[in-house]
This record gives sequence, C-alpha cells and structure tokens, in this order.
Amino acid sequence: MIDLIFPDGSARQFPPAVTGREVAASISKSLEKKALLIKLDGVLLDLDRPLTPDLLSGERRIEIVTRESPDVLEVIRHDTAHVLAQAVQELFPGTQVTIGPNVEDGFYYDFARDEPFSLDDLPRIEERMRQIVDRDEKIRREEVDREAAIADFEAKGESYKAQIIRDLPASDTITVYHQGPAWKDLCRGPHLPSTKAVGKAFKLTKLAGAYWRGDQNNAQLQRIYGTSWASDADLAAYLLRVEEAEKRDHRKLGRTMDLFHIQEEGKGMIFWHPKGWTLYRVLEDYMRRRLDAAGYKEVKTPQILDKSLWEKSGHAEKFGHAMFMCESAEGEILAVKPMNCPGHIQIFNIGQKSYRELPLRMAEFGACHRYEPSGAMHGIMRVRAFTQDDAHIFCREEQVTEESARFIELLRSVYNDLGMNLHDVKFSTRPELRAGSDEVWDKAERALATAATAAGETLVDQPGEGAFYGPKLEFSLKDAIGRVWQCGTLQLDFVLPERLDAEYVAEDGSKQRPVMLHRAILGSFERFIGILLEHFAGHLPLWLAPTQVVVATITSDADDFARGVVDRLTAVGIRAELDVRNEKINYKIREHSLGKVPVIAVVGRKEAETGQVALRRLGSDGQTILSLDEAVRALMNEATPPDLARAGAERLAMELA
RNA sequence: GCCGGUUUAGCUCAGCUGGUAGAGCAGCGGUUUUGUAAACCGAAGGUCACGGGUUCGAUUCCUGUAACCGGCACCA
Repeated sequence: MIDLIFPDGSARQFPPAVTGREVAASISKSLEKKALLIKLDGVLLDLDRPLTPDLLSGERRIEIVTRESPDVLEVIRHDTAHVLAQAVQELFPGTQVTIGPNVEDGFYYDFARDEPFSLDDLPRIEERMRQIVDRDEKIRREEVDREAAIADFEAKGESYKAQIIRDLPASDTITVYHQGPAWKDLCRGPHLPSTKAVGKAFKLTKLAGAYWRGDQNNAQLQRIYGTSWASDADLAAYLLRVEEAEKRDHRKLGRTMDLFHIQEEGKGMIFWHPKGWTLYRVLEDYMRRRLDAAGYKEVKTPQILDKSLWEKSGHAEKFGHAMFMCESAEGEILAVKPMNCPGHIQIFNIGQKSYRELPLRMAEFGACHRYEPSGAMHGIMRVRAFTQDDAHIFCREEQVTEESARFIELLRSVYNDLGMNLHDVKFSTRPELRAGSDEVWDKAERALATAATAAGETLVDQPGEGAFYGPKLEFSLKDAIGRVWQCGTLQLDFVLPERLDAEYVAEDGSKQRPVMLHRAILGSFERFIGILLEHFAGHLPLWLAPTQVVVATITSDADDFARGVVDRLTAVGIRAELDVRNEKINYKIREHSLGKVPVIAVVGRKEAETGQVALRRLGSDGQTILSLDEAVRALMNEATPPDLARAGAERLAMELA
C-alpha cells in the first residue's frame, strides 16, 4: 500500500500503482468528474498515470487538479498546441510537426511545410480544432523504445521529431501521447485526459516564420501562435487586454501627441517634432544633472572617425557589416561611430593619467549609428540613429566593486524617479566569438558577478550572451502593464584598454592598464522615451510632459486674463500654452486631452473677474478652482523634476536649521 | 536579412466579381462668444506606395521593388 497526503494534511492508503483518477474517485464521484490532472509533490502528472514507485520518492503530497486550479492553465495551453498540430495535419497532409511549447498567455507550434500558411487558413484550422475538441479524443501516454520511436517517426516522414528523439539524453524515457486512435506526438507531458477538456477558449493569433532551433542557418519553419484559457471569460479578458495595450503603442502616441515621425528617406531615423524634442531635452537635462552629481565628466567625441581606429578596436571585424561608412573627397574611409568607447579612450590617452585620477568617469550623450537589419526596426524603440546615455569608467581592478555598486545605486534611483522599478538583473558571460584570453575572462566575470552580488542583486545567468570584449550585467524594468524592458547595462572590459593602449602611472611609477566599465542607464534616449510613452500610456508625469499646462478660455472676455496666466506660469518655468481660439470649451478640452496635456487651466468670465483658474487634470472630469497664486505655486512644485525637488527640500531644511 | 500581412485625401477608414474613387475628422473661407472630451454652413483636397505586364480599359488581376505591421534571426 502507498500513503498519500492530501492538501488538508490528512493521509490515506492506496493500493500500489493507483491512478489519480482512482484517488479522486475514492473521494467523491463529482471530484472524479472534475479531475483533470494530479499534482504529486509539486509535479503535475496525467490523471491516468499509475503511481509507480519511481514517482513516489518524495513526501507524496497529492492534489487533484481541476479546471479551477491555476496549475491547469499551462497544461490546457500545451494541449491546445497539440490539438492545433492534429488539426493542421488533418487539413494539410504532409506537414511535419516539430515543437509546440507554451509562451506567455499562450503557445505556438512550429510546422515544416513547403507551401506557406496564409492568414485565411487560421479560421479553418480553428474550426477543425473545435471539431477535435468535440470528438472528445482520448489522450493516452505511452512509453516507447527509443530506436523504435525514431524509426516510427522517420517512417511517417517526421524527420524533425526523429531528430528531437536522437538529441534527447540517453537516460530519458521516451514518451508518446496518443490523441484519439489516429494521431500521436512525441511529448514529455503531462496532458489532459481528453481533447474535450481543452475547451474552446482559444484563438489562433498570428503566423510567423521561425528558424528550426532558433538558428538562421537552419530551415525556416512556419509558426502558428495561439492563446488559450480555462474559460471564455478569461479569453475575452485577455483579448481586451491586448486591445488596451495597442492603444498605448508609442508609435500611435507619437502621432496623436505630435512628438515625432519617421519617413522613408530616413529609415530608422527620427524626426523629432517640437513637443517630442522638449520631452527628449527634459530627459537629457535630468540625466545630465544626475551624472554631474554622481561625479561623471561629460565629453563630446567626433561623429565620424577613420576606419583604422575601428579596426584597431576590433569593431570593424565584428560589426563592420552594420557600420555606416563614408568616404572623403581625398579617399579616406571613415566610419560613422556605432559606439562611443574608442573615442573616450582617445581622450583618456591624452597626456599621462595618474592612479590618483582614477576612477575617471567619462560620460557622453553619444549619437550612434548602426545599420540594423531591416526587419529589426520598430518605431523609435529600435532605430539606426540613436543616442546613448553612455559613460565609461576607467578604474583599477580593485575599484570595480565600488564603482559597480555606485552605478547600480544611481540606476535604481533614476528608474525610480522616472516612475519605473528595476525588475531583474541578468549576467551575460563569455560568447563564443570573443577577444581576450580565458584568464582575463575568468577575472572579469568573477569581478562583475561579485560586484553585483555585493550590491544586493540576484543575478539571472545568460551564458554566452556577453559582449565580445567582456561580460555584462543587463538591468530590466517592468512597465505598468507588466512588460519587461532591458535598458541599463554594465560591462566590464579588460580588452579595449589593451587594444587601444590606455594606461596610467601607478604608485610605484609603473605603467598599468586601467579596467574599463561601459555603462548606460536608459540605454538610448529614443528607446527609453518609447518605453516611457507606453508605460504611462502618454499620460506623462507633469515634469516630463512637453506641454504642461494649456490655458483655455471660454469666451474672448477672458483672453487678457488668460494671457496673464500663461505669462505667470512661463515666468516660473512651466511649459504653458494659450488657447484663445474661437472654439467651444468642450472642443478645446477634448483636443488637449487627446494630446495628453496633463493640466488644462480653464478661464471664463467668472475666473477673469475673481482672478482664479479652474484646473482640470487629464483623465478626470472634476476641476479644482484656485487663486492664480495658489495654482502657480502648486503647479510649480509638481512640475519640478524629482532630483531638483530633492535638492530644493534639502536647501529649505538647511535654511530652517 | 527570413516568413506572413498591409499600403486608397494630413489622420482614421469605405470601395462586390476590372469601367480611372467616397465618408468622418483635421486644414482653408465664413457664421457662432460658447462653462469642462467633437457648434453650423461652404468650397477645396487623391499619379489609389512605386515600376512592369495582361486587357479595349487596372485602385481592382499577375509580377517586381520599397516602406510599414506581426513574428523569427540580429542587437557592440
């Protein structure tokens, strides 16, 4: 007999090789009906899987999983992928199946088929999927012999599946899941008991090409994406969420807020309109103050530099294909800078640097150009001309920990000021193609990981994802609707200082190589502004908003007073605009609200007479009536950038002390 | 770069199986002085992305190119 412990703590005995279904049935008939899977010691298992001794090595805590359980969703999604695969193979004989894993909110399945799927195929496939659900095809697990399975899949023309089995570790049990009498797929499981349990709260969402095993040297497969949920209500909620997310698309907001545009003659290059450039400048000014305060020295380096420098740095070899090159009338070949580091080393190399000058933090809002692949461009998030909030810290090896900690602290504070939070930190280590010896990499990786851990961060390892000159930390933040964006980076580099001959004079008079820390907090202004727009859905906090206040009149009687209000606001540094057009107040409010102006100050005859303004906040329909003085003071405080607000508070505290 | 899709007025979009296009908003000219998310009238605005082909005739069909969109790959 075997003991099983239930969630309420009670234990009961069952015969050997009992199944989850039998356990459920022993509790109640209704539970047996509702049961879809079991969870044994935290592991989901098929309902009809006999609980053999190899499964019972743990505490034997068992839970019957029903449709209401949060655990069931991942299985529903994976089963939906299997139903999709069966539907596709029924409708398009000769199509090979490959893999079909879950992704966030859904799943995909990659197929190999000579003729491409078209969007029109999706409704047909969905219809067949619903039929398969209605057929109530029983899903059955079978352990199979490895060689026999390979031969079997090869015989069916499923060479990808055969390949997958060949690549599974020899110790793995090979399992095949039968779905009805005629269809089966290699799968680890677990699965629901039948296709009926999948339900119909699914939808195929998009078609895509995808390379076999993610390698562009391999064949391109056809990927069908879908979403799948436990109930129709959940599906509807998801679709609504997608719709809402589309509304905050920065490209759309860029148009409605009149911030920027991109046109064919400048693919991947942004035309910043006055309002967009105001936002950019506010952000740049803020970053400049933060860097100044953190001991960085700002520099500016040339936009184009002779090719030889990039050959020496190693960039030409690795990224030459993505560099914009130009030729002078006299035949020199110059490269438009794709990054700022070699330029900064040139400044470091002027004169002799002493160990006393280290750490030397050199910052530049460096405009870089990279020929990104045509398919990679995305609004202002991924562009060919962008500006990094770049800096390089030249320091001694023993200063790496301290400098890394200072950087991480600054980064946290900046994200916080911008209304976002640091979400996770990834640690990317040596890639296959790299510069520098293994000893140098050992040292660099250890130093960076130690520094980040010392700063209190838990690292997520990304083996092989480092830059060619060194390991890196990647800092991600999470936005208002839960999307994670990688923005900040801290990279340790022993290689470039060597290649470009950076050195300093140590205490003992010897020449030493500095270590270089490459770092950025926003990443690029362009991308970060895109993220901010989507995070706030255009409702930027007052200090960032391009137009902070519009003073709108109701009748022309209030025009002179309104002009005075704008003048007062402008005088204290608020970005205020006047709207005295001959339009109804409703019209003005609608227009400025669509333009995401955070505050509309409405003035009519009443306000003009009493010297008041009615402040209306974006997104709320109430209004606050204040005297002009009160309004100016309140708006001035709120419009102050957070770092200046802190400085102001400190100054005030000192004056009071 | 690869796979799929899209491209019609400044914007958002109609336009059945081929007979050279239409709406709303914006812009322009008037009227309206208005109280918190769209006042009214009028005139105007288009090489239907671009090139080639089929056809008596192409926005529509075929083909090539480009940009954009969704993925994949890439991301110093």
